Amino acid sequence: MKPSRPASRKPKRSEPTPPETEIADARSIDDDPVVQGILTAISQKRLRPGAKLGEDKLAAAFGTTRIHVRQALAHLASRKVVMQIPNRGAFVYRPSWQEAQDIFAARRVIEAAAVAAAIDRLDKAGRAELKAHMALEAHHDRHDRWASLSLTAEFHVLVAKLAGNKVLLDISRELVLRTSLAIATFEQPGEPDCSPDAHPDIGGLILARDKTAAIHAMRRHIDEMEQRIRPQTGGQEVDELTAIFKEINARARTGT
Amino acid sequence: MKPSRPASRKPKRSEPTPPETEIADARSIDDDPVVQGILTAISQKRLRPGAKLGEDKLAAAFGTTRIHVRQALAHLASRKVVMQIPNRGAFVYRPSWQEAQDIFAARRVIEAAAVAAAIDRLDKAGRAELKAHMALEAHHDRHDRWASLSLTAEFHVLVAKLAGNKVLLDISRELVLRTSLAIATFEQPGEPDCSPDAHPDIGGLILARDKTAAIHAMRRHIDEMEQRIRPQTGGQEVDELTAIFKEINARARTGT
DNA sequence: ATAACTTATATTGTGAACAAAAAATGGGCG
DNA sequence: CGCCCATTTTTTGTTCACAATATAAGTTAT
Repeated sequence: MKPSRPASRKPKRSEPTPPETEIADARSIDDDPVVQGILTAISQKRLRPGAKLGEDKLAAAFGTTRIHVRQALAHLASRKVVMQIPNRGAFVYRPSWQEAQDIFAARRVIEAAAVAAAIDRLDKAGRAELKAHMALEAHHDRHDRWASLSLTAEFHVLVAKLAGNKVLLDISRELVLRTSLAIATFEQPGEPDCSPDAHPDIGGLILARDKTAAIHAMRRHIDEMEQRIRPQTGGQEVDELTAIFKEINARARTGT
Repeated sequence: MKPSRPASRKPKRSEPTPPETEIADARSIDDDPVVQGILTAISQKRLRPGAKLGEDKLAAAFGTTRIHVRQALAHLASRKVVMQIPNRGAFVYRPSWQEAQDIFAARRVIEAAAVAAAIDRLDKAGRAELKAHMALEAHHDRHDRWASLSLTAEFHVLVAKLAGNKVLLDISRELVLRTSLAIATFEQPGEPDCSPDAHPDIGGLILARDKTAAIHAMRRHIDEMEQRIRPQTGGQEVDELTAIFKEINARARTGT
């Protein structure tokens, strides 16, 4: 008798849980078409902060069921991309002014480190990838506003990817997306997210392996993005005020 | 007739969606007792990586319904604290060796920045909070292993809180938790997560506002944590091998 | 005519039952 | 005696229907 199984310990079911069997499975929810659709719609600013995301409408739009949409919305809510209010529904997340500043500050820290790591481990493949993206950004159709927005966001993600740290890459992706929401919330309308000439500068400095200059350029670039937003822009102010008064009246009526 | 409403534009329902009404609502799912329970159980290492999280069992344990547990597990999965495998269930996340290293690298970057920011904006309240925590950690019952683990993790979260950036705070919280999973996966059993004397050092340097020394100490402290784990520990190796063979045979049978 | 109240409608949230897949058990064969 | 295969049981995933809540429209009184 081998000692492999202690034999008579439990009368039924040798073990309640077989703990280790996860070898190479696990499909992520990020691959979900609903999640991807909402994500790209937000990063391309087709969905503005505060927009309502009705479950039935999304289910019809994506040709899927409501429960599936629900899961996608819950996932996006846990990543602070949508905001769920009980019994009211899901809305595109609208960061506060303080939160917007925190996002930029976090990006300064993380992307500076990403630039440094990217320069340290820059190899032929990474160099080629970076050059390819810079060429794409230089020659793309500037009238296609949606493609522009995707490309400029992708640059920052690419730098994080070159840093070779999947954890930092995920964090950067999240922060880039939330930056898009912050800018959409507080921008004066019409301006692009990134100044058009900053990316070639930064990319060139990375290719030249000039670490201090590249880090400096990246920090400055994020500063420029941040300085483009203002605490409260006019048009939304009035709308919010009417909403506030509406809310106040409703609360006063019910005695809150 | 006032021009306040364009009158006859839609026969029913003036607008399909009232976009901006979120004033101060929105309850987060992080406050959910199931989420909190699993989180603290993991940070206290009562739940080891790879442990099965059955929906019925959790629902019975927390006295709630399966739907609720499902939502909580989905949220934890999107934070990479649990791993969901289709048709198999949810398990406590087990990071790969590479991912564990990435987590430590990310913490070096983020917590160094947190130390710097904490020193910059240190005020009387923050000083008191830090001293209070250090006193707690110095005098707590060292035989209560669960309290020890919670306290040592809380120190790093506290430093991030003193940095005054909610975004970085959330990221730090997540990384501290995932560090706990990484250590639990690759440690040789029995050792604590943090060396016991590092926190007083770092805290003292923060109180002294010695920025470069504090950052250096924090980086070194994280290095020490990282050096305590090893790529593959013995006991699990065999179990994983048997699981691998089992998996291979099963696949071969079905013709994959 | 405005404001508060009442009714109606749409949307979200939840519970139970059903279907599908995987794991475990037991039997049969080499 | 060990391995492979069919059956049973457990567990996950989904659908349906209903209940609860908030919003919008309609009504009445001041």
